[in-house]
Amino acid sequence: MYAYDPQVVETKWQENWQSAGLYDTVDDTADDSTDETADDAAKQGEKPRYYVLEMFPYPSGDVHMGHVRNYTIGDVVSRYRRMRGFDVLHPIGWDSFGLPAENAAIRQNTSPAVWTYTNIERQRASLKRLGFSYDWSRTVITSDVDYYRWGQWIFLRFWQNGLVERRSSPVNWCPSCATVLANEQVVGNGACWRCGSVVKRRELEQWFFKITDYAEELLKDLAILDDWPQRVKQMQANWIGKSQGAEVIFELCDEQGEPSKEKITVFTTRPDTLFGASFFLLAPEHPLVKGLIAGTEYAAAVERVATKAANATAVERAQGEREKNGAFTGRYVINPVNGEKLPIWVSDYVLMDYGTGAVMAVPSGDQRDFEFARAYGLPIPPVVVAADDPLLAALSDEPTRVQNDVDWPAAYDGPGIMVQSGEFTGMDGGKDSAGSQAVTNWLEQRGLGRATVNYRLRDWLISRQRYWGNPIPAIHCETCGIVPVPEADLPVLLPLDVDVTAGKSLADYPEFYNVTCPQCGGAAHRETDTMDTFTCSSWYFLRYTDVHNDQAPFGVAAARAWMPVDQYIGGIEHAILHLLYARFFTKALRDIGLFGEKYPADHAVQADFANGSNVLAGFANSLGADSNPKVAVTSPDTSSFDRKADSPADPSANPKAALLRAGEPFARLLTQGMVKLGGEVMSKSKGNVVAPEEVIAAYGADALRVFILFMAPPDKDLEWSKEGLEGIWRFLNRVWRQVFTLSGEDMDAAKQTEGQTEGQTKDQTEKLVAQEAGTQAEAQTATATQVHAELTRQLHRSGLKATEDIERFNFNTAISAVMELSNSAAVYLKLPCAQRNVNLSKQVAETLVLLLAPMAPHFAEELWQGPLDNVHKGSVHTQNWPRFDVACAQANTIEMAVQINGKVKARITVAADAVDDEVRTAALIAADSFLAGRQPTKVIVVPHKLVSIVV
RNA sequence: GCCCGGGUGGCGGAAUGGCAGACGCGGAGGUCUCAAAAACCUUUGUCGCAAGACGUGAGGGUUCAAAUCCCUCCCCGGGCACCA
Repeated sequence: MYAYDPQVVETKWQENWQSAGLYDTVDDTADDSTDETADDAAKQGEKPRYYVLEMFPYPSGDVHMGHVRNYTIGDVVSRYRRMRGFDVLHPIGWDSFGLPAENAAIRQNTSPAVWTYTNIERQRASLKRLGFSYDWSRTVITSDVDYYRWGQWIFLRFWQNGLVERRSSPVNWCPSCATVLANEQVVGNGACWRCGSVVKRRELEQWFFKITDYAEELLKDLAILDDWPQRVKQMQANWIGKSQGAEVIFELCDEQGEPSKEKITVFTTRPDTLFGASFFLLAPEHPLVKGLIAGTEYAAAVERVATKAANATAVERAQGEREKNGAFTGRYVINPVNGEKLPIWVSDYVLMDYGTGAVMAVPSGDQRDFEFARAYGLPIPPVVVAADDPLLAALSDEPTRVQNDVDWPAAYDGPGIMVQSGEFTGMDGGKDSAGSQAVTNWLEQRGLGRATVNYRLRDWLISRQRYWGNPIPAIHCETCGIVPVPEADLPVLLPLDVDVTAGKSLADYPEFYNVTCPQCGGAAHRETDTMDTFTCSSWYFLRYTDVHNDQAPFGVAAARAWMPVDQYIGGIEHAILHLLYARFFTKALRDIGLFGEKYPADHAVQADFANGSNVLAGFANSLGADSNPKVAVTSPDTSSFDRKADSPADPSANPKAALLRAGEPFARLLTQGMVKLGGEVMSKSKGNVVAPEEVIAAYGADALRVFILFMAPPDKDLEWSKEGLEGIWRFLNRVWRQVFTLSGEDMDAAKQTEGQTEGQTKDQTEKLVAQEAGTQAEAQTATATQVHAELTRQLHRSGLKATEDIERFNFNTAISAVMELSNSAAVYLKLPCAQRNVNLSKQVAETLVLLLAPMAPHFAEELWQGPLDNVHKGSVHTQNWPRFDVACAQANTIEMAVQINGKVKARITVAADAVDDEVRTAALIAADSFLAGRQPTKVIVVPHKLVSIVV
């Protein structure tokens, strides 16, 4: 036997696997365009496919423990699936555009490209050193032209299909990153997700992806993601924030109540409270405000409120007392249900970017309106009263409307009875109540409103005022407005020599900036904004299926063969950001037709894609004809592009195909927990980082991998423990020695063990043979037989448990099952050599190695091809996963607990196949002394577990 | 405020309603050794000399049986939040 030296073993097999191309994906997708299930594939004698993917890294420096954890989990799944007979796609790449590269380049006086690609090479080496089974021929690097050109292509297709808008709106601006941010990238109380600076609101013209068109589908399809964590689905649902309610149209009027034909629509979730409206509110930024107050005595006060709101940061608006500032505009609207005249106020608690920026205020039913009414002395008429509220009886006798003289401490927004509500009085009120429905119907019949739905989800702001990103393929022409870059002119190359250290930007590079308009041929300039890096990561999983395609982002056959990803693994921090964007992209790409005819047919996409860039040219013309191209760059007709269509749910179809048809990219999602030290997330700034390289140098990659899998379930946070790592190191070394001994490769050691432990064996197994009579020699033989039987059972028990646990991603308990087998083997190895069974020894050794192969790949390979002498069978990683037998895992006799009134009082040993009656009899005999003559009223036998006696 | 998770020995963590604490770490004692390391063996929830009693955040409930299901709370973590 030679000692376990991970450095030698690991480098040796890494080189071997690489040169053998062990992990290259079997590429048989070219002529395959049908949906298939594992069963179909099996029938055709082909292997079923399995696509396992981990969120690709940002090349921000060295590989850290979070990466190690993420990629180890993926690697176990990948290797296990291969051994289960799947063709596995397991790729890796880099999400390599983005701001950190620019900041680092400035700091280190280099270029973002150099910094990025240097880091990629470093990380690539680290990932290889960890022995991950990636198909390195399928690497995707998002800053490579071969990749980002297709990002531009997709951008144009989105544009063509009405999913791109350029418009002016209030946006989030990070002063430190000097760029705008998407809503999803503002975290906590208005902080930039990257640098943590306080984000400012600014009115800017920017590029958006119309993710809101998919709000309903993104929400609804969460229901079919059975294998996503509830938490992630909940977070997405919260973020999308659907509210059911009604739009109500209010008409402006003068002081005498004369209508003026001008209308303002509000959104409400409580149409049942319409009779309780006592004033009307506009957001300070509302476009109507200026007109309403122009030249009036109210203008100054209103403008003060507006200025104060505009200057407040998101943090200020979210924190503090939430004091509500407001001012009367001097104007009124008419309440459509009762003709009442309501004063229009402006207040900062009304948000311009939710609903319509206008609100009907019902102070008795809404706490915010209530506080505002109190502060400004406005009426608070009751409208929905709780059934047990004494006010209800009082109001029913009241002939005229009650106002402020009802002194409530707070608004009431629960279910109740409608009062003072004309023909609706007495109906059930509350959210989604009959009263709500009735009022909505009433409004609809008269054209005064309609049932509608509102979402909190905002359109995705994708433009960034930064250099290191995918250039937005658009051209600004003074005559034609904003024109798409013709498809034939793609890619728009990002110049690599922009000197960010000198503060230069794309606008400073004439060869990039100055172009001729593709439409009129006149002088024009390129858009200098680049796309949010999240656009790059929104479809990379599709590119992996067909990395080398130079005709399209990916082929239909490849996508349909592999997608959706069977198992996606990554951090919870992307629960909303990346995971929502990727779902949106996949749905949009489906509707655009990139998954083939069958898919868009379900979703009624009518766009003509036969002529590629011609369509785009025509589209560009239509843009040029627009009188105000800077605002309306959106396709005029999106009605044919029906994204609200139901996801077709054919229950007979295989789930994978159904998910792809629904435009869902990830069938199963695992969000792994964080790696912590001292209860804190490892981070350079906290100085509590354990570098993977150092651990590998001391213990090897396999020990690190097994440790990380063993210390916690994958979805929970993991506390780093030097002692725990050493425990795993001991475990691997023990298995190493055991395999050598078991395989007969180490006769010296075997003899040594024999000589050394003969005495101990006797002690150790005395318990097992307590009931056996006879001479010492006989006892030892009997013990040996029992040890063999126990080891055999443990082998099957461990095998079954490990298999089940890997399937369920309980890697920690899978490893403990292997430890139990090793513990049993240790007992067995105490038997003198002559009392061991060669076949059993070999079987146990091979099982230990095969079960550990996905987790400790190099370790397993060395033992497989070394002491186990299985070179002729090829790599351990191409072996079939061993089969185990439930019957073999079971002992002939089992011990059962006997409970009396719920307490365990005795134990019985019965045959494993004993029928209930036999067990019952045995239990009653064993319990006799505890029963003390009492008669059992009930005896419950739980087979193989216990007997419960009730007296 | 609303919505999700979670709370089990000294620690990480196990337990389709069926013997709580698998497995590992740590601790204690031992074997081997001149000694140490490594390895191996025994032991290790709490209280108790013991018999035994108690024990999964707290309190109730359902059940022959509850860490697990139900109700009322407490604490920790996370998401959303002046969203009409």
